[in-house]
Amino acid sequence: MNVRTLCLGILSFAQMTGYDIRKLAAEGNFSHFCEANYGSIYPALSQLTKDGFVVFTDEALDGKPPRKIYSITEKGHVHLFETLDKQPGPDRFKSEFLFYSLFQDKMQASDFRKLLVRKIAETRDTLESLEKANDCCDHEPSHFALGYGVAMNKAVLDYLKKYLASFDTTQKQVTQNLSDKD
Amino acid sequence: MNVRTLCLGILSFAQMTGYDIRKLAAEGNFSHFCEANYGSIYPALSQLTKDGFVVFTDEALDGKPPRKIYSITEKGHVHLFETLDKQPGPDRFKSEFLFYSLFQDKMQASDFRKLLVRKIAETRDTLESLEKANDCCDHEPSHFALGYGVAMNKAVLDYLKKYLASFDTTQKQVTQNLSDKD
DNA sequence: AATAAAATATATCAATTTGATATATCATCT
DNA sequence: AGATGATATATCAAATTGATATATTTTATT
Repeated sequence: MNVRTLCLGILSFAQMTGYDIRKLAAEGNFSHFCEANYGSIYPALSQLTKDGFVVFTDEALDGKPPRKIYSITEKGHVHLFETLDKQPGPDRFKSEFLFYSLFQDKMQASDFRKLLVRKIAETRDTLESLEKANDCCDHEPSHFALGYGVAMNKAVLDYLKKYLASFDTTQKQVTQNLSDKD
Repeated sequence: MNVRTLCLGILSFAQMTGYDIRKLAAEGNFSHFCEANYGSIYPALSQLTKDGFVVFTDEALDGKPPRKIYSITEKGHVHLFETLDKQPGPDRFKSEFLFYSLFQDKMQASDFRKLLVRKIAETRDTLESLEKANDCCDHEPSHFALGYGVAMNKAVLDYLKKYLASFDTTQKQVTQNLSDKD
């Protein structure tokens, strides 16, 4: 699925600017499942306009800065649902943190611990934001997606907390063993 | 983190060909945290060679097809650990399936159900492959990463199974209500 | 034994996407 | 009045994806 489909899908819920789409796709409730930047969103909107899948009203009144509010057309709707008829591709998960973790035995224990603690905080924040979004949102299908994220992040948080605890226990033992040798 | 670092990291565990790296990064135990294609791996290996971070032995004996076995150099090791000293970027999760799910009320119920069932099977497969890898693998840090994937996929599988059950209950009620009207 | 299919292996390339930056206005705080 | 941050569009080099081409070796099928 490409950014064009992403934009078309988001615009099927409400008309908005490219800036708004980016906010949803990079910071908002959508951001935990799909991402996109200005560099792909604006070209995508241009292409969608060319194809007649979206139209925009150019709100450049009184010398105000241009502000293009995009909305999906009937043709766009048809195209969107044609796309959604195809099989969705597999989930993609990329974690630089997990890659780093492969080298934990080659790092200082305290450095890896910092990574763990930071990741726990990060996961907690994500979880909180997803739960908040889930409470506020009254769009039924969004609940499913948000709940998916909540379930995933809860599991991860739990896993990380347990690992941190066992990590600290091990470190204590290492320190103990070292002092035993003295 | 870019594909160069990914390759360097993988090569720090064992020498191998670009083909092997791609297998690890797209199909193997690494694939659930990072991905890469030939199109990025081969250029990355060229650059790493130019930089002196890896070397390769060109095994093209007896008119056999060329086979470049890459290994990391001391300089490469130093560079890798300099890179790992920086903060890891955030996890990235992209799910076309979840995007599709936002439109579940605009699909035929049976179509969305198919998506759910397929996703459950897919998750089960991933989980199985991660658990198998975890059993076979005796590299301690890999256990952490694999366990992370297992925890995540277990939570997702559980969530999907529950949702499917409630979905079927709801559908039954809808059918019931429809026949009540007759 | 012959042949078909699948795996191994390198390589390239157009299309897409990222990540960063430039520009300018508007809103809010000090 | 000035500073900071949010709103908003746009562009571009660099990185990555996804697909394809090529050729050999291994495995499975008939």
